[in-house]
Amino acid sequence: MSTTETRRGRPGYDQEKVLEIAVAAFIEHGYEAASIGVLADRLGLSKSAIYHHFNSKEEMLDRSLNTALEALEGLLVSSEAEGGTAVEQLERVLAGAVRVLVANLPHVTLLLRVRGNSDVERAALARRRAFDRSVTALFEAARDEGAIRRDVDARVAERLVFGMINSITEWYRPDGGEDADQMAADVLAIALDGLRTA
Amino acid sequence: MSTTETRRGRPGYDQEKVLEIAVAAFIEHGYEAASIGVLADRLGLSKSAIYHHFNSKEEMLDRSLNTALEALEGLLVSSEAEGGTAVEQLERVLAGAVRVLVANLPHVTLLLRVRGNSDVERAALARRRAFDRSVTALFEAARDEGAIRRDVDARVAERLVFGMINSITEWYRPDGGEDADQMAADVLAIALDGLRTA
DNA sequence: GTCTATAAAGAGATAGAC
DNA sequence: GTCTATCTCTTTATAGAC
Repeated sequence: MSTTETRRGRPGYDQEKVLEIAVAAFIEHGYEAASIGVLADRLGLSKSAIYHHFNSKEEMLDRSLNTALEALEGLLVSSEAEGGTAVEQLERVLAGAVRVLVANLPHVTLLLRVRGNSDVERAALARRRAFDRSVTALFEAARDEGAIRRDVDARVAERLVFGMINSITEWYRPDGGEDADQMAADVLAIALDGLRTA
Repeated sequence: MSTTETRRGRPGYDQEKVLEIAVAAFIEHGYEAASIGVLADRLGLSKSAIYHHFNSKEEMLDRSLNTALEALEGLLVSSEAEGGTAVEQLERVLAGAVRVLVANLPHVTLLLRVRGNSDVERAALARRRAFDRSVTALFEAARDEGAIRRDVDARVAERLVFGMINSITEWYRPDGGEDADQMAADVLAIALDGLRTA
């Protein structure tokens, strides 16, 4: 250490911490609007220092989207392994999706904002569509069991229910009053039984 | 003033048509990512020609967001004027929001993607929050009437139900099978009565 | 209403020092 | 792991001709 050192030690970031701060900036400003310069300011680094941790801005995005997608895809695998009726599996996937969303809030938030502007984004969208198709199949199976109503198309139901779940990223903050289990219970209450009193 | 029936030569856009194409590009690429150059390509114009119609890219955004917000705010006024119980007003507002969303799909889609990156965006967000607060008050009033369940917080219910409604912008296409009234019925069916069969 | 040309700023990314 | 300096490309926006 230098004897004339008046500033604190340099941050000494690792890749994970850089990604965390970058993703927060992507969410706050939008991926495009969050320039490398903005990331550098937030990290208290020069722009070029960021390129020590990632080869490109897009690599950060790719890493984040993969994290979210792996968590979501894992839900389908584990819920199928647990077995039960289709509606039971569906309930587990919906509640699980809420918990995955809360546990990986920044990555899932970023995933939900991707519009297919690049190969990385398009690949993520394709994986997300595959996930949605699998969940739609669960809605169809639950309908064929007679467990859920037939007058709402399964694809529409899946989109509306996941629209409800995904919208949690718009306002949920970890420090707030509601926890993930309460949120999951609320989602299942509305989606399956509705808000109306008997 | 009349639009000629057969336009020859250069496009000869008016402001409305420029805005329509610009908003479509904002949605497809994201507002930041959709550069004036991209808009010019889509319009078949030079970049500078766009500045004949709008003073800035942000003015286009402002115009679009205002259109969406006026339509939504109008819902509250007309539903209150019609009277009835709180739950009846709430049903009208929810169904109306679906119809407003479908009727103004591009503008509402853009509104829902705004994150507060500029004064224009922050002003739009403030108006949107005021709308949400008014709808939350309707949820509370319907709960106090005993019409909807008490075990889901009114703010959470409002956010989840509007999350469901707003998510329609993610996939609804005017040429598809579902029309606005069917969508509104599906939303009310799920939000109020739930998907589970009795 | 649209053009070409260009200004001025900011973007992503790289080189090489320490 | 971070720096300064710099490259090249793209961005929003303007000037002035037609």
